[in-house]
Amino acid sequence: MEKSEGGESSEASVSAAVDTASQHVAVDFPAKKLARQLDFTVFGGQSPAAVTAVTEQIQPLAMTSGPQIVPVKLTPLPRPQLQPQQHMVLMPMKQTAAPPTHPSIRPPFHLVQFASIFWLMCEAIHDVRDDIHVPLLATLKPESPRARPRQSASELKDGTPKKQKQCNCKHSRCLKLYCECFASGIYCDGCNCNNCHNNVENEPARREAVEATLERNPHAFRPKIASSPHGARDNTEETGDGLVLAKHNKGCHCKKSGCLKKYCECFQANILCSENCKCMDCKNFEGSEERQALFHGDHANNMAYLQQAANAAITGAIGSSGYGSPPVNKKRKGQELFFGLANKDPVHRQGQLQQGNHMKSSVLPSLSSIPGPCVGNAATVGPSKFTYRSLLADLIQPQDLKELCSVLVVYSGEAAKMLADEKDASQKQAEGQTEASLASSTQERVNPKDSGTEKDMLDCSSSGDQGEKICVEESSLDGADVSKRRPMSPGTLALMCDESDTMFAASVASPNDLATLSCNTSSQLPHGQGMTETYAEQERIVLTKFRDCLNRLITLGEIKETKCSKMARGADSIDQKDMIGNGFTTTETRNQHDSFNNGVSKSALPQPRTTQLFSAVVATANNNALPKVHRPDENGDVNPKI
DNA sequence: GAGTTTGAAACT
DNA sequence: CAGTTTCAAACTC
Repeated sequence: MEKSEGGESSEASVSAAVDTASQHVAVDFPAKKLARQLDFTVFGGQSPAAVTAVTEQIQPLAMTSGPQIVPVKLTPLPRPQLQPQQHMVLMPMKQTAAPPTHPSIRPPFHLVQFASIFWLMCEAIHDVRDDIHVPLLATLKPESPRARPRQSASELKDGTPKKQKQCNCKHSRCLKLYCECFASGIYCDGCNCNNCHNNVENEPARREAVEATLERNPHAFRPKIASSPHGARDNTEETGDGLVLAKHNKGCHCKKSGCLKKYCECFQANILCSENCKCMDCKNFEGSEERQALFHGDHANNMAYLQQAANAAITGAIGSSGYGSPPVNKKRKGQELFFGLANKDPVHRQGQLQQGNHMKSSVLPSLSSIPGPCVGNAATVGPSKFTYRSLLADLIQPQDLKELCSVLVVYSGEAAKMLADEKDASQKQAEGQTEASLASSTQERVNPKDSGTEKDMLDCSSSGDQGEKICVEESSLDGADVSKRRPMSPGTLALMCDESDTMFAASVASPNDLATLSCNTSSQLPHGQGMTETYAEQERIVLTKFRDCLNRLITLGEIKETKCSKMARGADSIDQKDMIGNGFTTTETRNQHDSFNNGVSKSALPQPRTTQLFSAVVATANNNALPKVHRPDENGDVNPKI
């Protein structure tokens, strides 16, 4: 996706942008990204249908959804992550294994989808990960294989995944699992193989080979690295060593490599050996001195290794769960810290002792339940075991997304409130003195404290036809407090519906109120076109703010990209202060996150550029008022006046 | 780049 | 299922 063009109508551009994003989700983006970004189900049952369902769920927002609210709970995805492709070539029949969570319903815009799409868009901005394997796509569109088995370290010299690695098969005709291309479900393309049959011209033979392979092993094309049986994507979070907490489905059988060379599939995938492994003399366990020595060793070599690790992390041949191990120094601080060596050591010592039985099953389940990156131990100070990550990866944290959504909910609520007030005012004017009693009763619903602000907002409002705004018939809402509430769009209510915590309740309503709102959503719906206008306005606002955030994100990403490029060129001359000023450093990134999380209190302080990503939105939300400043944004677009 | 090592896949 | 062979990637020189 590209930056939106300046000067566009904000409403149109936002709608178009989101619409486009949705389309990308469904069509344009490589399937690999879909699988990775929009996987809301647990391991073992991904289906294209599920992705489609998600895509469909997005549409209502872009198109101003109708008034249907279905409080669907999907597994929250704090940070959309790489998920192994479950099935591939010639296995479409098995892809239907996992039906959508709620196949018969089409819930409106959902917070989780919002966050996921947000991430999708963030990554699409830079198109940074085009090398996640996509066997499914290769199956569906064999003429355009896009998946990537893995990349060599040399292909990652600049830290950016490059094109597909070529296999060098000589005797397998590229029709055996020996061939990485074949194993990844893609055609050979530009490979150095001999007598290759893994191509369109030999599709019959290829198909036959696939069938034969599946006959031998129905799971042959499944990724070798998987989340835990629990299906929690948490399991792919990294440990303090930047190690991904996934495990090899079959386990390795290494004998001589100590599982510390890339011969070892676990090591190559940047994961620890698990109870599935039958390796000998395994040193690939948490706390292993050899392993740590490897990570803490010579830095120059380390970088090469780290890039190999990145390579492994995104390798399609092995699986994709390895993705997403950030540098340790970028560990999120508020999360988890569950994994310490204290917990792990015994387990891995056991692994060291041996093989075939290490890491008993009691361990991984616990790992899988850990929601987030884990800090290892003091020893984790060093191991900057980088895997490939988006330049934007640390700019936005899961919590940010959550808060952003919350803020947008607040915006939406405020918009509805404002519109209702508008209606109040116009009604009052129209009905005149004879209708005074009715008008006053309506006005009583408005918090006097807010009147001034709302008046200002009205003055700034760009929604022209105020006369058509209608007053909300709050009588449809139950409960004593309901009378003070303003309508929220289906999308907003859906957001709130899924937001079980009370994170933003203080700004909008009490938890109970939220529940009431949610439960009465349907009863709000038949209020006529005035309500539709309100919904439209709410969604316009939400989308506009979301677009603003994305625009900032684009800018930040470009800045980081520029800096990274300079560094990659050995530009030691990069001005450290400049980097800091642009939020390039880890510290600043961290600060940004803190600032965002802490809301207005910090956003009011001088901030590095990155901290401004969402701060305006957050600050406004915390003030429980909509922004009044009407100014062009960074790319020339005009922000809504609200 | 050639040769060796390694472990997964394939085969028996 | 275990042992052996084949294979290609990883590694070494």
